[in-house]
Amino acid sequence: MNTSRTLPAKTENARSKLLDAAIALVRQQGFSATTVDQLCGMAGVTKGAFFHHFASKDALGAAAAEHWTATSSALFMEADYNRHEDPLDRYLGYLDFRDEIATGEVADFTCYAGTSLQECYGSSDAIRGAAYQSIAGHSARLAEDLDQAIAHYGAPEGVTGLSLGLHTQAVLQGAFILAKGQGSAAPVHDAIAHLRRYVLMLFNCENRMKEEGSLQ
Amino acid sequence: MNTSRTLPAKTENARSKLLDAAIALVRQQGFSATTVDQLCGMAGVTKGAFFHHFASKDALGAAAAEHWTATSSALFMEADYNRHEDPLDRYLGYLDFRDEIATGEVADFTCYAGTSLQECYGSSDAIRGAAYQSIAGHSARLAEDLDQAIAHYGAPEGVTGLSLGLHTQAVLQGAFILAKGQGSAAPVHDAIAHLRRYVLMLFNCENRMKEEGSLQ
DNA sequence: TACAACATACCGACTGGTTGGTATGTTGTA
DNA sequence: TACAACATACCAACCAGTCGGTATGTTGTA
Repeated sequence: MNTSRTLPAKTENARSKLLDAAIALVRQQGFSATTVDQLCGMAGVTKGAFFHHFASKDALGAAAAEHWTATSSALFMEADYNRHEDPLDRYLGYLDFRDEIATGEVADFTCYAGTSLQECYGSSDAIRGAAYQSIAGHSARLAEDLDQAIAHYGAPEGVTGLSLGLHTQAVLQGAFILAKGQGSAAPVHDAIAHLRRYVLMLFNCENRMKEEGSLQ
Repeated sequence: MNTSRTLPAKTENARSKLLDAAIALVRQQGFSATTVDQLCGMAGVTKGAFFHHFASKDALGAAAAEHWTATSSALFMEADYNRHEDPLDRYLGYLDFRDEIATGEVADFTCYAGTSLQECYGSSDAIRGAAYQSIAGHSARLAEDLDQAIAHYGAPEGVTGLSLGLHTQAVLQGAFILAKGQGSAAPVHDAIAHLRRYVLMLFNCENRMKEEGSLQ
C-alpha cells in the first residue's frame, strides 16, 4: 500500500513539476520565449525526463492547459461563493472572488490559457485547442448559474447564460492584458466593477427588480 | 520636389515595409515565433536593411507598435461616426464601426498592440511600453467623447470617461482572444453587443432617459 | 521462491539546424 | 568626396530534440 503509492507519486512528480513550471514560466515570459532547458531547470529535472513525458514542447504546452483547467477549476469549485442559494448571488460571488485574488505580481493572477491562446494561435493547433477548451469550459460552468438567474429574474432578448459567461471571460482576459501593460491589478478591479454593474442593471434595473433586497 | 519626395519615399520604403510585415506576421504567429528572416522575406528586403533601420528585433517590435498606433488612429479618425453631434452617438458609432470591421480572417481584425503586449510582458520592456501606450492612447480618445456624454447625461458614481474607455478596450481585447480560440469573429460581435447594452443602460435606463429619441 | 524478460522513469552529453546579429561590400545621390 | 541606403556573406550562440545508458520496479513462469 505504501509502496504502491510511492511509485505513481514519484512518476507523477517530474511530469507535474514540469506542468507547474510551464504555467509559471509561460505566464511570465510567454510560450516561445520559454525554453525547454528553463522548464527543466525550474522543475528540477533533466531533458531526458522532459521528453520521456512529453513528445514535444508543444505537447507540454497543451498538457499544461489541461493541467491549468484542472487546478483552476478546483480552486473555483471549492470557493465559498458556491454556497449561495441564489444563482445570481453565486455569479456575483464569483466576480468578488476574482476581484479578491487579483493581487500581487501580475503574472501570478493572469490566465495561462488566455496567454498561450493568444500567442500560439497560428503556431500550434494543439495548444490553441486546449487553451480555448479551458476558457470555454470555465464559461460553461458560469453559464449554469446565469441560466438559472435568467430563468428566475428574466433578461432582455438575446442574453443567454452562455453568452454572459463568455462575456465575463472576455472582460477578464482583456483586463489581464491591461494589467500587464500597467503592471498592476488596478485594471482588473475596474473591469470587474463595470461588469458587475452591467449584470446588476441587467437583472435589477431593466427587469422588474424582483427580490431587490437579496441583490446587494 | 519630385526628387525630394523620392528619397524619403524610398528610405521609408524598406522601413515601413518591415513595419507592415511585422504587424501582419506578429498578429498571425506572435512576436517570438516570427523570425527576422521571415520579416525580411515578407518585406522583400535583406537583413542588412533590417539592421540598418532597427537596432534589434525588439526595437522593430516597439517601432511597429508606434506604427500601429499611427495607422489605426488614422483609420478611426477618418471614420464617419465622428461626425455625430452627440458624444454618445459618436461612442456608439465607434462600437458599430468596430463591429463592422470584425470580419474575415481573425488575424486581420485583431490588435497588434494587445497581442504583443500580452506576449512580450516580461521579456521586453520596450515593446510592452509601446504597446500599452497604443492602447492607452486609444482609450484616451474614447474618453473625450465619454466624458462629454457623462457631463450631458450623467452617470453613476465612479464611472469616468477614461474608466469606460479603458473598459471598452478590455472588452475588445478579451473578445479578440476568444475569437482566436474559436477561429471566428462571432465572439467580437457578442462582446460588442453586451458592451453596447451596458453603456445604453448606463446613460439611458439608470439615469432619467433624457433625449431618448436620439439614443437609438 | 527464484529468475528471466520486460517496462517505466530518468539521466546528460551530443547534434544539426536555426536565429539574432555583424562585418564588409556596393550603389545612388548631394 | 561623403554619406545614406541598402545587399551579401558569415558567425557564434542557442535550442528543440536524440540517443545510449542506468536504476528501479513488475510480471510471467517453473
